[in-house]
Amino acid sequence: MQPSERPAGRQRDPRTQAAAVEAVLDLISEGATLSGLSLVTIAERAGVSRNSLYRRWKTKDDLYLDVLAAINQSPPTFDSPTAREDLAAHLAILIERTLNTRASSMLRALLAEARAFPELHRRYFAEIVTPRREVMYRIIRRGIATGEIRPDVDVAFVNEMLVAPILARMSSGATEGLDPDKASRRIVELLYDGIQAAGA
Amino acid sequence: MQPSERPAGRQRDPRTQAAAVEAVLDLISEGATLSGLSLVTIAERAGVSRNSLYRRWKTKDDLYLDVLAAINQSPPTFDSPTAREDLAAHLAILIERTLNTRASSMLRALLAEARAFPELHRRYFAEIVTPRREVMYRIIRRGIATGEIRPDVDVAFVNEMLVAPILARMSSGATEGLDPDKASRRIVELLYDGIQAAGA
DNA sequence: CAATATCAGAACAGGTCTGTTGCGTTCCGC
DNA sequence: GCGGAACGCAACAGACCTGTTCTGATATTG
Repeated sequence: MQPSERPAGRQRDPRTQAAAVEAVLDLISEGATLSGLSLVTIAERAGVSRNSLYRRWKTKDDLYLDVLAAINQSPPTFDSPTAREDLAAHLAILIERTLNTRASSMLRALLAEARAFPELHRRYFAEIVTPRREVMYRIIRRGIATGEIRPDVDVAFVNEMLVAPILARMSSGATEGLDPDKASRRIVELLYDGIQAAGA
Repeated sequence: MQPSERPAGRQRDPRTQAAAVEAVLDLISEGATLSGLSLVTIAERAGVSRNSLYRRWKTKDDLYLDVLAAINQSPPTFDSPTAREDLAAHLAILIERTLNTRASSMLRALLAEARAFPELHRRYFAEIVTPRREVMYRIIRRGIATGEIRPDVDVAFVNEMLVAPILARMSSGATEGLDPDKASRRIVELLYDGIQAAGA
């Protein structure tokens, strides 16, 4: 008996997993909460028997972990000539993610219920926030090294200032009319140049 | 019979209203959601009979409206010599509000369930966001008029950049170790000066 | 074909929440 | 002191969710 051997019996329908994840994303983006969402509702929306869900996931948390994994994609790396362009490019990607209403709703729901879903919250930071943050840090440090960015700035703080306007929009749900390219360049520009008048 | 006349019968206990509002703030900050919170739980926490709650509020929404009103205070106005100081002072107040864990949790819960509580969401914007935003706009415009701030900046966007780092912290719940004075000055400073190196 | 694991659908007990009703008690104005 | 209203406490039916169990049908391996 090899471990790679297929077990006897009917195979699990591969569409069930995806259907359940889709159903959760739909329902959350329609205003449901993580704790308020019931397996009955998810099963109905997914067009799947409640039994199949219980067979796959012991608890709702387990299902949500798979939902979180589904909306996560590793950040691409660019190699623009300037840190300025690299920062804008990464912010544009973040904005695009924010425009994905379903993913945004899921993250918003997760942040609101962080205390009730500690493991989910932990994974969100470890697998989504931290990797992207590291990429941003690296770009900013490179900009400092090349003399493009002032050497006396706090890298983490600069990142926070760049990312915050997007996260704030995501949190409030006010993402309509946000153009990734335009908005990201606008943010980088203002933070590069500052708002102080030349004479002042 | 005058309209100002007290109705016959026992008066409502004035502590009940406050106790219910406090209970909601406690429970929400402990991880409950607006839709998930039950009147049974609220009544127990408030030390009040469930009956008294029903007598005062027809629905949970009505109760939440009173909770929202309780955490709202009108923004003070300053008259510092420079817009820079005024902006920092107002950001410091915003940060102080953010450090109020219970109010922050309530707003976070509200944003996450905006679709389920449209009236609550509408009032949040009308009574809390908009007034403060107007104050910020006025300060920025004044700074432009006095030649302190570049005249070509977008007032709304500058405000967004100033406020966003605080809102983002509030949304993520990462508010520990945030000093209102220091953090607010830091934000204003970085946005005033920009991050671009002098030679670049 | 036999064994096995999945599937959808239905049922069940046990729990919670809602909204309402009833009871006796306490407070307040007249 | 009397009526009226709010109080706490308890009960109720109706609805929902959970976790488990059963059915009969279907798919897959050996």
